[in-house]
Amino acid sequence: MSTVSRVLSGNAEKYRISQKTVVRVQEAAEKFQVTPDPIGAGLRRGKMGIVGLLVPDITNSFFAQLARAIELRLRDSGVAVQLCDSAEDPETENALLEKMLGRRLDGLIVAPVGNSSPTLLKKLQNPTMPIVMVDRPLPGLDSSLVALNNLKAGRLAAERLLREGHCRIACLRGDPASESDQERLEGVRDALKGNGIDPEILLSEGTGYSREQSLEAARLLLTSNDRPTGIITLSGQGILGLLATIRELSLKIPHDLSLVAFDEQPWSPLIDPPLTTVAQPVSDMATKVVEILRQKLDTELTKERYELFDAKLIDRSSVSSPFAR
Amino acid sequence: MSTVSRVLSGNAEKYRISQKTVVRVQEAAEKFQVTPDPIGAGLRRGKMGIVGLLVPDITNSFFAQLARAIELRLRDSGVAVQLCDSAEDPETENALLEKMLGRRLDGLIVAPVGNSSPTLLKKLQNPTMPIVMVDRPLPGLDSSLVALNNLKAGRLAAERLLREGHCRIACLRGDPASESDQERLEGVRDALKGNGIDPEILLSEGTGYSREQSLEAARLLLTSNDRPTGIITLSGQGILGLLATIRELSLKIPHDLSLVAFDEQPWSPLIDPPLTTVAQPVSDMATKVVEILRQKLDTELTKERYELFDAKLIDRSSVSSPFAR
DNA sequence: TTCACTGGCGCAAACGTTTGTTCCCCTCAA
DNA sequence: TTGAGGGGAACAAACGTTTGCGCCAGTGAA
Repeated sequence: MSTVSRVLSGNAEKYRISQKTVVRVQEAAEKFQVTPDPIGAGLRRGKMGIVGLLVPDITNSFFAQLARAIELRLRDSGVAVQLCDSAEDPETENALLEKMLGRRLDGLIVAPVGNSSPTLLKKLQNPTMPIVMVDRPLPGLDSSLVALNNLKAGRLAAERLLREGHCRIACLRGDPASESDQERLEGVRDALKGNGIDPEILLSEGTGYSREQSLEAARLLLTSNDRPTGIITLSGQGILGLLATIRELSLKIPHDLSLVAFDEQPWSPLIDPPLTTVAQPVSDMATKVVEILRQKLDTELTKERYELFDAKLIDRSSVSSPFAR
Repeated sequence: MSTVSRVLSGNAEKYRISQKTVVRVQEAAEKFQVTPDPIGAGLRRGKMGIVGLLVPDITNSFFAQLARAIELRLRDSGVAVQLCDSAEDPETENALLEKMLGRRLDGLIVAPVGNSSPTLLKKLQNPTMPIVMVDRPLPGLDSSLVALNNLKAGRLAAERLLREGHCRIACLRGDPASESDQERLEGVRDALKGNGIDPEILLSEGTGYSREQSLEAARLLLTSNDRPTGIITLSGQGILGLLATIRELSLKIPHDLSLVAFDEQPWSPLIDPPLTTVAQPVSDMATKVVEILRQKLDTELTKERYELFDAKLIDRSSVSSPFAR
């Protein structure tokens, strides 16, 4: 019945339902445990109040925090979050996105894997729903983006090392195809140049996000002839493989090697020595993502927005002067 | 059109649609980019192919892994996962569950917070959808459960310490109201008794899951007059506060103190010294959860199933003999 | 030639909500 | 007393799918 709908969906006074009827309906609903069926409403409205969240790895502390914050904020708008994990795999990401686009979601929040498949780009080109990218952009795609100012962040990390006098600085990369990886690297190069150091001496070793891959890359880096005096891990997961390798080779941090790690982790202060990290303002970023998405959800057309956040250096004890040895 | 529906939903041969028509429909669908609307289908079927996943903290590596594995497996059945994070808060959990029950989901996977509110119990008593509990049971609720054999796991941890000759063993608890916490503690007690040690000397300090709370509890434990020689952290997050406190007090592990930590983490081997941990078979547990849920989804009635998994001790270097000092 | 059978397809109802429109009745004014 | 006006509630269509049922045509047998 229409009156029931108007009462139960809270539009009682908008349609000027009498107080008496409102009470009567509410009592009846209470009595028979009747709650409005969101699927019916969804059909009518054309949307179910669900946004998709596609992350490359929910196991990665950064994305977990992001997911948590996003879900929390979206919840307030009565919007639910459908989680998908692409496992850092472009194929999976592709398939997942296909599914999500078909599911008539209200919107999509996508943190793409490093080297997304080109077909992904095509799919997102003319989206049927609002999309916000997080963490990494998709090169060539004009869609709203919330990310770290990776260039600045790269500089920040490098400058910490440069300040101590390091000049053989290496980067442990995540995925070289990843846009954010490249930008962070560019930032490091900038900083080197700015200090009059030839950025060419910068070693960098590509790796994937898997443990094995980062182990392999770390080993290459640490056993090279002129081992770097300082390493920056450009991706959150890289530090795992690096630390394992450091332990394997019995290197002393920061005596033998200084470390700056991207992404603050709950355990960063508990490593020996406590890690100097580059932290992302995850919570603020989540807030911004939701803000943009809500804007897109409300008003039909908004021009795309690009929001870059500044990283923060958390200075602990994994960096020292290279001359001390 | 009905024929279109039959073709597009893959029931072509079931309804004996001619090959010619099938091709024709598919081509047209391809041409106009027509995809079936899941909301309409959902309305008809009464379900949207979404199961809710309620975890206390997606930031906790265990739940992140669980979520990832569950989503992956459910995906194969064409079922999506709606994520909710109760932030270890009974009130939030309660509200969230209310919402999820109203959302006409296909099913619910719930990892309850330690001390769930009693009203939660009532709500789950006569569920309108299949429910599977994970990780922790809800005392008094007769619902399928996938969890660790916490009693055995507690024994396992304690026995590792007992083997080295420890007899002043303390436990850093998560939430004392949590069923799993209690069982693990009981397991530790069992092991002590089995070795002829008065379980009363077992110190245990309650704490919450927050960083501050576990710090506080750890401090109490470590500054007591007769400091324990071995500590077991009963909850995954506890080790964070404990390690911070250990560092603060400049205690040497395992010389001054032996450690067994519940829940293997990616960084467990990277701590100094590498942590001896009790690992849960997360992947197997996720598989079982999905298996049970699918059974419930398919056949109308199944009696509740209770599946307990055995923990595995990962022996590293945070445990040594207490006599060495 | 006609009847029966069946393969193949469309009709129409139903799922539960939302919302524009209609309709009824009461009140107030002329 | 009658007409106009308006407040309050019900009617009905639409969202897109699924599916039982009916219908039509074509084929084979009598």
